[in-house]
Amino acid sequence: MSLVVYNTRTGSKAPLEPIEPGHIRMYVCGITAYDYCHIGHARSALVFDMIVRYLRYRGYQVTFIRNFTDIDDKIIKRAQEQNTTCEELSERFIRMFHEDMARLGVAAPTLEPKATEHVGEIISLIEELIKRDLAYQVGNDVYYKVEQFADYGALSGRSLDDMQAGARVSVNENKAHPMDFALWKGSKPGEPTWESPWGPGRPGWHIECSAMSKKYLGDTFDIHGGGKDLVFPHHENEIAQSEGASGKPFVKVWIHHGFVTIKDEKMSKSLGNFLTIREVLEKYPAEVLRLFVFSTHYRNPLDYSETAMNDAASGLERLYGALAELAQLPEAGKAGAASAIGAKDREKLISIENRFQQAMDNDFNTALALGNFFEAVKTMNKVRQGLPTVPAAEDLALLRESAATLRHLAAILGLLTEEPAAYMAARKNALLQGLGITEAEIEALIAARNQARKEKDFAKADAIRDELLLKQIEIKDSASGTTWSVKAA
RNA sequence: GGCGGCGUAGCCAAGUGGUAAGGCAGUGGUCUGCAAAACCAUUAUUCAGCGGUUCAAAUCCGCUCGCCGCCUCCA
Repeated sequence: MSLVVYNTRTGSKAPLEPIEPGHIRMYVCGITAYDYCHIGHARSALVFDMIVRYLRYRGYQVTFIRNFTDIDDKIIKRAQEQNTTCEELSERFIRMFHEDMARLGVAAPTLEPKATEHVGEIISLIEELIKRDLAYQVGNDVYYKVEQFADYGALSGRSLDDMQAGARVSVNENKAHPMDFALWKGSKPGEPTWESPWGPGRPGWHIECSAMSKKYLGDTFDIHGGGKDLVFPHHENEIAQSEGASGKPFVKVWIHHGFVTIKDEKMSKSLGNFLTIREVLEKYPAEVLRLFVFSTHYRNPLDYSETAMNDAASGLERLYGALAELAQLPEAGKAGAASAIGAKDREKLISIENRFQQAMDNDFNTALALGNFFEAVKTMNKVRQGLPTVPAAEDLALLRESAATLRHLAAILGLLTEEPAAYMAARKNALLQGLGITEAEIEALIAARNQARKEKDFAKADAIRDELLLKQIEIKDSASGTTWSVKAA
């Protein structure tokens, strides 16, 4: 059974075959560091984090490069607005990005190169393109000669003619062809500047990724990823640059994820409908965001809403809740006792890992994998409930193994990484904030209610329960005592 | 205008030729003093609409409608 991945370039799925057996080399376009990251960036980070973890779980060595764009028009503009330098601004937001990633539990890439630290490589690459007649200098700028590259448009499935038909292509008189794009931009006064054969200037946007991927992964590597909006022009231009300069294929598989939308519209700064990662994490634990992100296939749009996040929170609690219950099972069972687990349930528990792999092998189908998790938990709950007072040792062992397997696999999605009891407690405390009642007050009311119950004063007991419910506190009586939880919003 | 994607229950969502996963919500039951949680059962004769291919279609083809994205910075 092999891992099958959808490739934007071919528009179809194919088995992943690394260039070097057992080793995947992957490059993902990171952020332009000029502002706080929004949940679209979070989706990108989370999706590729999941992909890297799954590839490693499948036994591949993974070299994962994710760059920072730290010089660009937006950075220059924002730095001027804030009366600071581009360097200070980009470094500040790279720091913020790292904070966000840490809170999301996103593992660090192998390397996180910055454009400004690779200007030498960029200049060499541009020189090579000029030598090959794929680029030309105009004043202090250098442009890529799009018509000279036969495959231009192959990734995004468009022809130069189609694109020229669009009215939105602005005409720059300096360019030989309207679609030619800048490799090097001569700098204006006050802008960050590097010396080059074409005079003082700075790199164009696309060239940095060609230069850095070449340096760290070689002329040809396995996977290149990013958001769908990067297909054109960014990745199209990268192909033109890299293949133009090396004469070799650039990337084997292109992976692009869908957008995060709000009310079915793409989040964007111009619409003002974006949410930052830190805003969302103020309201929800990181794992809730992860569950939300992975509940849809990575290539589909993902519509953010409070309802969706609350659903995800409920779902996550269901998973943690089941694990917390399992953890309370007695240590030792009766050795050699007959099993109380039916054949079908047993099969479900034993096949957890298998089904997970099957789902994930099909183009990282996390939505299906999560569905399997819920089914597994359903079975575990059912089996647990059906256990006799003194369960068979064998059954306890199977349940514990299943729970351990579930957590092991969920960790690939960055889920169920906390101690179940601790998660439930922390979530409870977080929800308790701002409800106007303390844990001690709740405990006192429960004690009073239990006293009333003992005295068969059910009217009073119910009154107390209603009072608690009014404050969003739900109580749960069981043989071992009364527990409580905060009702989800 | 060019290119691409999507439309599955109240909501979210998987399913790419073999007879509709899963989550959230709902209903009935077990349990409970009553509840809650959990479990059991149940909830789409049907996959935007129409037509076609096929023994067989949500899945393939054509057309129609609706929504979205890219073509300009963008995850």
